[in-house]
Amino acid sequence: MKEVRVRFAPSPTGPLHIGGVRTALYNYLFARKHHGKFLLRIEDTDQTRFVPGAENYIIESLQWSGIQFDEGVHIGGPYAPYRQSDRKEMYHQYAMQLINNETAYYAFDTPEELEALRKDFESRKETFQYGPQTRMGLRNSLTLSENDVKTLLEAGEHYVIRVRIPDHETIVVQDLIRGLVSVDSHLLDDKVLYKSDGMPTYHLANVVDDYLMKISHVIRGEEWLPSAPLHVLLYRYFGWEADMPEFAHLPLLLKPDGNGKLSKRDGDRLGFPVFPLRWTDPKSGEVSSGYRESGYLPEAFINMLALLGWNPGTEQEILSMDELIELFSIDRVGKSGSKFDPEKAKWFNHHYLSALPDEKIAGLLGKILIDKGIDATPVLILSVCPLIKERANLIPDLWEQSWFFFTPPVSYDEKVVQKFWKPETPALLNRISDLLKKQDDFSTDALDIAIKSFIHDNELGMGLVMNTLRLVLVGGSFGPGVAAIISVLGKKEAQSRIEKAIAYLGN
RNA sequence: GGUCCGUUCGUCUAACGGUUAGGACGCCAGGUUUUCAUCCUGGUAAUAGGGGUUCGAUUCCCCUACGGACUACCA
Repeated sequence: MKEVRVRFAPSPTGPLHIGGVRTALYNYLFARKHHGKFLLRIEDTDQTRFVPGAENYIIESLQWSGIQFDEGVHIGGPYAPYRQSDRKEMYHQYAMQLINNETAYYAFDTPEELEALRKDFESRKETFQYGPQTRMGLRNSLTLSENDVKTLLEAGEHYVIRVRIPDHETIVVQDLIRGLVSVDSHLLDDKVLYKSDGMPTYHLANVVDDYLMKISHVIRGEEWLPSAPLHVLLYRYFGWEADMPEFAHLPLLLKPDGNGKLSKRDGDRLGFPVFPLRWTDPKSGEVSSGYRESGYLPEAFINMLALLGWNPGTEQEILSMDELIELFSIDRVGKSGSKFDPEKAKWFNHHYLSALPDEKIAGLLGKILIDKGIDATPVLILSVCPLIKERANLIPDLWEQSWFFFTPPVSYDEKVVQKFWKPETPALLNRISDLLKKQDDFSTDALDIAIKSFIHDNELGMGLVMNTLRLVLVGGSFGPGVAAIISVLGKKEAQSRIEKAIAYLGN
């Protein structure tokens, strides 16, 4: 196989959604698997759709995800520039090459004229197509005399360059995922290749750039499948068939409920992020949530995404980036769209969170504490981590599960109070406080033994004592084991909380 | 409307002519547990429909239905 070179080529028209991240991921995995190169090319040939910040967003998202590029708009490379607007000058000559070999032509029809034609056709329940059937009745270099064309061009008349689709020809696209896809050329239309603003359209730019950048495989979304025959035709018209990349059209990511492809709105509607990072729309100010800010680990995010449309063929589901690279294969990419499942995303995150070493968890929790303005010693933070990491799905859960280690409860759950707070409770708690006072070994195990033997010796109910203790320590019926809580809190704090509860709840 | 692509438990998917159609998430039940989780065990649940081909179809072919993408001087 020739050197593998693949690209991710987004358009900077807004935030990249998770479908785009998955496309980038599969390209990345493919490149690494085959020891090839992976590059980032920005396809910004539509100046009217430019959104400030979108390009940076794309770069930052992929960086966070752990998807790395070898070449690209942000790091340069031997085929720079990697932003199509910076390559503007070079497309014209390629368009001219097609004009010269008569596989493309100038068209002078105005957008208004074409719009009128479309309306007209529509009123007759037909669809207007600028193509073999209609092109001879329109204003272009096929119908105008050579002189007229020359005059128009010299007069600076607006024009576009359109590809000349053959009349009746079967065009075959070999797709790595779908096999042979063939289409009759008369169904294609004479797509614009070069716009009147001097920019190429996607069709021209992607073919020219893929050729110039020696792209070996085009791995992109299924929405491109219908125009793939046009791209194949362009390679032929340019005489680049021998260097044509192989194509793989990825199935779509579908919304979790109902049908249709996942859209920006679904996230807000169903309460999960569709974007890797939080995005604030520069125009409307509208904010869309991101995986990073919602508390997902990039490893979990990537693992989940990788399995949406691909699987290794084994029953292993937890896969690191290195394992994904090792196992990835285009043959195992499915053909049908995948509905995104937010529940499974959480499950992945829970798994990765629990597997993290305590030091890492401490780092995550430490950041939350700083944000909350809570001052806690590293030792305290670290000792809390093993107790809570298996109880958290998302990073913010770390706080939900541990706040009482850092700040005493200010209220007590009424239901629990009703159930366990009896007239004799203060006396009982005082005896436990005495017990703690005499206790030197404050390890969880020692405390557990001490409390349990106290319960046993006094013939008390396990549930009663433990739940009452829990209530006064954390304010309700939640949290890790009571002995573990006391161990982390320490003698002074535990006793103080007992006193406070007695004072607050009284008799 | 036209073209193209697709269709296995609710969801992600395995099985590339012969399996009691497997796994995971979710859900339900049981166990562990001082609470809530975690964890462990078990259960629930699928080949869209109809025709072929074949000794035998989830698997190959056709039709139907359903879904999706595309159909711009957008990508």
